[in-house]
This record gives sequence, C-alpha cells and structure tokens, in this order.
Amino acid sequence: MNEFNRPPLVILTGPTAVGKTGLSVALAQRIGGEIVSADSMQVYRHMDIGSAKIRPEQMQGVPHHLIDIMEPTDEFNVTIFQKLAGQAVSDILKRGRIPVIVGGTGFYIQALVYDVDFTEGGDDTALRDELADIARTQGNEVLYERLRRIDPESCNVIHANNVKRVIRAIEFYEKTGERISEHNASQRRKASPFHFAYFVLHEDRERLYDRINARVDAMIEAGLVEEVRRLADMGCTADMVSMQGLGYKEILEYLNGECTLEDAVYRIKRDTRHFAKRQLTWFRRERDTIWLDRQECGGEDGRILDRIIHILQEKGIADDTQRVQTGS
RNA sequence: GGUGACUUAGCCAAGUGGUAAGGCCCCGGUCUGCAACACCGUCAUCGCCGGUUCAAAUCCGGCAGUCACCU
Repeated sequence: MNEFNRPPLVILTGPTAVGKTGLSVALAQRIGGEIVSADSMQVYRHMDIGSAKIRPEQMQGVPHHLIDIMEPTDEFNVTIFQKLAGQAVSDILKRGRIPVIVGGTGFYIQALVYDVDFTEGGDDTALRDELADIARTQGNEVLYERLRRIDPESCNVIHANNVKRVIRAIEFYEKTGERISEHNASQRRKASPFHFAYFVLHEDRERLYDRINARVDAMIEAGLVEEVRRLADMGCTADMVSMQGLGYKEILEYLNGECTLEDAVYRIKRDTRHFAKRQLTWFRRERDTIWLDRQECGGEDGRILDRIIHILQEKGIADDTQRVQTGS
C-alpha cells in the first residue's frame, strides 16, 4: 500500500501533559488503529494516578497494548519494551490495522522505530557492581580512564560523572569486544523498517508548565498519596525501577517521613517540568519528526487531528476509506 | 520626627581592600539494556552618586529604599 513497501507506523508523542492521550484515541478511531503505549511507567499495574494512565472507559473500544503488563516489583527496560512492542505492532499489522505508538518515552520509541540492536547477553550484575565499586571507592575519573583506554571515542560523548553510562560502555566492550561508540554509530545509520509518521505534539512552554502544575494538584486530589501507600504496602521500595517514576519517589519519601507533603508536591511539579524539557530536547534531535503546535490549531484537538490525517494521507499511511469509517 | 540595622543575579546566600563561593529557578544540551533514569553547560560586577586608594562589593560621605525600636 505504501510507496516503500514497508509497514506503516504512526507515532504520537510530545512532552508530558500536552494531551497525547486524548488525541490518541480519536486518532486511532479515525484511521482504524490500535494503540501501543510507549511509556515506561504505564506498563505497571497499580500505578494509575501518578502515571496519568488512560482509564478503560476513555479507551472507547480502541485496543491498547503495553499498559498494565508488569507488576511494580518487576523490572522493565528498553529491551523488553522493544520485544513486546514489536510483537504488538506486527500483530496489529496482521489484523490489517494501523499501529499507533503513543507515549513520551523517546528512548523506547527510538528503539522500536529504528529497530536498534541491543542484543548482547543478559544481565551481569557482577561486572556492573564491580565497576560501580571502582567509581565509588576510587573516583569517577579512575573508571573514566579505564573507558578511555578501551574506547576513547565514548569519552567524547559521555561525561566522567555519568557513571551509569560509563559503566555501560565498559560493560559493552567487555562482553562483546566491540566498542559501544562504534556500535552506536552504526545503529544510528540504520534506516527504519517502517514507513512512519512521527508526530510531536507541543505547545507554549508557559502553558505546558501550567498544565503540569495543575495536573499534579489533580493527582494529589485524586488520591496519589493513597496509591503510593498501597504500593508501599505491597512491598515496593525506592530502589525499584517503578518507584523512580515521577510522583512515586517523592510521595514515598513523604510517607517515610523524610519530607513534608508540600515539599514533595513542589518537587513533583518541578521535576515534571524538567522532565518535559528533557523530552523536548530529545524530540528536537530525533530525525524526521513532524511538530504539531497546539496554539496554531487554536488548541482544538479536532483541528490537530485533521492536520494529522491530512499528513498521513499524503504519506500514504492512512487512506480515504478508513477515514470515511468514522468521519462526520 | 529620632535612633539603629540592612540593601550582592528571578529567589536564598557567602564574601570586610586585590579583581564576585554555593544552592534553587529559568534557559540550552547529552543520551542506543535502569531513560519519569543518569549526566553536562550557560546565567550578576555587588541600591544610586561622589570620595580615599595603584586597587573597593568590601573604607568614608551623601541620597534612596526596607525593617526594627522610640517620641
């Protein structure tokens, strides 16, 4: 159907709280699509309020994938996402429908869209711990020098204080014999196996921040504290990946008596704004993105949707037949 | 009206003669197995005017503002 004989893929992303969820359902309905969530926190069950997860009744019959598939005590990461999302996408395509990736985790989207190769053996906590230990006891620079000896290129990209990434780079070399800088460079050159349209929804920074602040207040009113208390009762602790989600780690500290609720709320708002900024930075450097400005469309979802549909038609991703299905 | 204290970036705040610590915010960026993570960068000439000095945010004088107490 499409000009390059590659399967179609629609991506709808943007900073947190721009309104992706609301738009996504309407979009999926209009083009006959199913939604695949690209959100690192909505995969967890029992984490509904803080992750701003879509409620079942909001889905309006549109199938949603990769939501509520893990327990908060489980560990989730890009690799798992890539695998599961890949399966979901191919299943959707088999059904003759269009996969619509919706979510704000840019890294995950990239992994899926460009089919980045992460293969390299499983977890090796031993080596990681050993390297982390070197940084802790001998200093970041010592570990950094070790990386410089095996992969100087990586040192141009990774800062010595970014221990997490330095460890990964060293680990990659130790396990594969290949330099991660070279591996990444080759991965970057890959063309996407999909015929995709990558939409980034955005709006004025000030308005976005207002929405974020308001949403955090709404989350508290909706019972975020209770939700986190339940998670804590389930055995969730700060060191788990799930509990590193915005809103969760702060409320956990509050529940542990480490700060006041007021302080926790202040930090959730601030850190969420910072997060939104980082997301924007990420999407700005991502190639082939199509930016949709809320203001330009009068802030109306309907007009933004029309624009998306128009672009999808131009690209041959969605056709008129499908449009008629739910039109008017 | 009088006496005293204070006045450093958007906020908090070091610095008492040698050429503006730090934190927060804001802004920009990095990112290829933890990514709602981790990390990096930029951001003032010290209320105003004048004086002393080779050199002043730091000393002196005046003005302005703020605060406290007094009449």
